[in-house]
Amino acid sequence: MNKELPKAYEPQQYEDAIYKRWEDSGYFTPEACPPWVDNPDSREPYSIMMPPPNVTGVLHLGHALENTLMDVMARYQRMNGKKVLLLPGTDHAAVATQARVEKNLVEAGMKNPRLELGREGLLEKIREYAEQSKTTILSQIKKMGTSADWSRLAYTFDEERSKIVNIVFKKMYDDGLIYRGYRVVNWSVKGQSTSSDDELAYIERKSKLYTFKYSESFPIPIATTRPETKLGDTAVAVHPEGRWKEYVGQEFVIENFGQAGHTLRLKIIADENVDDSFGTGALGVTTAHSPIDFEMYLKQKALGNDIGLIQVIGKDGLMTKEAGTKYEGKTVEEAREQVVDWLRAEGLLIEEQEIDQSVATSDRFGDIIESIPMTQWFVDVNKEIPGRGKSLKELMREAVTIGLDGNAKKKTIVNPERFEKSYLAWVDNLYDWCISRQIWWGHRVPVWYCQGAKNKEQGTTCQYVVTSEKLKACPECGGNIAQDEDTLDTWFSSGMWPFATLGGPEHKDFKTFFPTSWMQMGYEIVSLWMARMILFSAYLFNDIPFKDAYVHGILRDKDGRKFSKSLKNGIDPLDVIKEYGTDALRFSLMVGVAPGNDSRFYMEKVEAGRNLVNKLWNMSRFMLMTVDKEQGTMNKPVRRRGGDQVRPEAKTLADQWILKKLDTLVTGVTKNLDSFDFSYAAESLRDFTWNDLADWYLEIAKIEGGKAEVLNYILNTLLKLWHPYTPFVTEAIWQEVYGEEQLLMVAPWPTIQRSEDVIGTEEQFELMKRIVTGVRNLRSEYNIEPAKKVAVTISAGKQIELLQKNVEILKGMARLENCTIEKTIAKPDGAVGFIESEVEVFMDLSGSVDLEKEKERIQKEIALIEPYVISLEKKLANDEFVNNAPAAVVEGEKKKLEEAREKLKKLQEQLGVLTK
RNA sequence: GGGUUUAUAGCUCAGUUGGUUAGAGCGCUACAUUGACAUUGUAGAGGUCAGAAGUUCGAAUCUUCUUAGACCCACCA
Repeated sequence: MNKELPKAYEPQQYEDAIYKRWEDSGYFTPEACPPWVDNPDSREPYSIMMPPPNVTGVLHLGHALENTLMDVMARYQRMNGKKVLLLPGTDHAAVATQARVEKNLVEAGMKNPRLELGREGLLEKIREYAEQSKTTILSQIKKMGTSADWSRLAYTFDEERSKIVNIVFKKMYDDGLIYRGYRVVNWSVKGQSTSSDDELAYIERKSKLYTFKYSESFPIPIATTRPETKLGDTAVAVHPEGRWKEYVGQEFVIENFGQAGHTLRLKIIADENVDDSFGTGALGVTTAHSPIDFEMYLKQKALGNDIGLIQVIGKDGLMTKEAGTKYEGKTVEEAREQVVDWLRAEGLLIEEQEIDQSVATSDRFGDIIESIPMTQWFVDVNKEIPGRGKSLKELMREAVTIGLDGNAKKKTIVNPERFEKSYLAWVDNLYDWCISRQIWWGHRVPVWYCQGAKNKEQGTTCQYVVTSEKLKACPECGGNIAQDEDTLDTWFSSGMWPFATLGGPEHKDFKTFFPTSWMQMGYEIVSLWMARMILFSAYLFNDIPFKDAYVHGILRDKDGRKFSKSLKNGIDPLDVIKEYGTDALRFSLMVGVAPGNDSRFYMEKVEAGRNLVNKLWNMSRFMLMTVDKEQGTMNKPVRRRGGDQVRPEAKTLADQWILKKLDTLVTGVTKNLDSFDFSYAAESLRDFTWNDLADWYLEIAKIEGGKAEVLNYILNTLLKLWHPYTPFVTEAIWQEVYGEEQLLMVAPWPTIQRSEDVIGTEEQFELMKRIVTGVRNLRSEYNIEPAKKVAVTISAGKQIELLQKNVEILKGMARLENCTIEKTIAKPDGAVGFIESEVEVFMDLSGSVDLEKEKERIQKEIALIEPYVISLEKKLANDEFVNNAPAAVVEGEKKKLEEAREKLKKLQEQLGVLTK
């Protein structure tokens, strides 16, 4: 090394330049192949599609977590020589983005942006906002160190993706899976749009439940929380075998209900779903304003009984003309009050009761959802797909259970497994999916309505045309046409993300990378998103969108609360990066998290990450300096295949031990990453780095010397193992070692080259450690200054050879000026001691030993070990244990007992000498 | 109402298919500090693994129940 590295790692000085080097190197693209790969043409593809962040603003910590997960995986696979594609992109996020921009405009003083700007004007504003947001988001993703292929950047709303959306719509329409229908849908008055069942947020609120009769003579009491909708009731449903069954089939005429000025005709219908034992055992059927009641309407209609629909609430959220002249134009709250007043005045109100009610609200616009009947576009999830013999629902189920068509290779594995259950529960409860929205930001429904006068005259039937192409005139009659005003649900397009990003089935990327390898997502969108991706892939290609789904928990703040705008507890990842560096942030996001569980984010964790990164930096600095000093020049480590090293020969016990530990680490981390145990891998890396390497081996290296080769090898391997987690610092160090011509990013992942089994290495080294720790412990207990050197006598027994051989370690690590090792030696006068296995260690206190204190200490130890010995004896005396437990376990217990007994015996001897 | 999930050291969390005298990080206590690192080192204190019962030779780990929390789903009017 020619230049001295700074004492502390300063991320800000390296990160941007390193990212640029990576990007410039071309290795973010799957086509670039590292030189050490033997067969570049047959590399296994590995693809991850980045869940596209919404272009609604800036990234938050949740995105940082996802980026880290994906990047750890991508980097790991890339170092394994795979053809890795991590494809980045963003989502136009239809409703979310439009709602955000409209809100901004209103805050800036506009009253009604849609009205004031018009469709094109508002779209222009949203487009501007989206573009800006996109730029910010992409630069943030880069700051996170994400090794994404920017040449393939995608956007759910770009031309290529939009084209695919239209093609898929058309195909599903042709297959009869998309239909236009008049249904009761979820309507947000504030957003002036429908929303799917999955875009609702339920809130708990106090509400009143009114029990009433429609009229004096009406026999059945009815309960409702929405009296104003009763103006639109067309039937009363009872259980076919219930207490009201005698009335089934009758029709009651209620004159002037609620003084509405019109007549209600209520048919009494029978429905199995009415619970006779609940409430009044009857249900006022509001066919137009309740999805369930609407179902009854359809059911009755199919039976030839048209009970009719009366829409009393309009799209503007106000009562309609049909509600009656008294109510027309009133808000639902006003109408409710008036109906209740009237019921009360007429003596028809039987009971008022306060109840807790959960009401649906629009998760984007926040207002309470009204159920209103209208004509919309739907995906039929229950209909049999032509030629397939199954419905979309069945495909969604197969894809995660038996695999599509029972083919286990076409099965998406959900990790952790438990999320499979919630996914399936959701699939089973799925209703037809309303995909049309009345907002403007999004893919326009690719349907054109014929408006030509010509066709009317001719009596033709060309009402509308569904096509994936843009139309200018009606292809049937040549008449004028107009495209459907509505746009598509955002999930309709993001559901196609795994293949739309790859250009669709004809594209060569699709052929290489589909199905994708791995997809990660938060559990809150498993049903929303994963299900839709599976739906489309299964339907279009009879394949799964990804082989493994990794579901992670959500990130919470220090107090376990969700991050939210209203709580103002948000943390900008860029601020964290600025202060602590990207590596520290990444590490803090990965560690201490069980798969699928929520985790908390707090600065102490990032600090710990920063400290670790700094430790890594300084250890490397030390290793490089040592290598330099020992070899006299800047060392270019022995390289094979561009940086893969040969395992050096172990010269000492410590060498054997650390190399063995390193082998174990390589195996462990590899296994953990293969099974998505990100936290485990990171923690074992930290343990090795800090506890084994820094605290022991490097200290011993200072004592033993001659470590150039071993240190080279360890550093090389360790940097590779750390790289997926802390890419910047490891690359920075790598650069110091190997110069700029090589990138750690594409160095080969370490493998175990030789597992040299020196029996007992670990036990022997552990004994050394325990002796050292024991001495340090005694020093601390007897308040001997750390700097002061002490003399130690060891009665080593069988271990005499081991200890004699490694006496320098003992002397160095425990700061001994003298260390006498004998096979057996009695405790010298004026010494204190401890026992490790059969080894007794005595420390000379030069007469200043406090006999009482030493006695106390030994007694305390005996008190600790005695019950232990007894419990082991009991265990081993138990035949059932000996017979049933695995032999290895029994052996282990026997050994423990032997050692404990030995120790106890020696403690008692020592105590005996003291009390004499 | 149904389902999922959590409860382990002061705090945040691990504990990989039942076999440890129960672990980590942070915090805490004491001591240390000129050569890799105070973004540090050494040593230490701290837990009847929410509670109860059961299965087992053996339970933090499996079963049942109880308590407290979180989340998801649900048409009980």
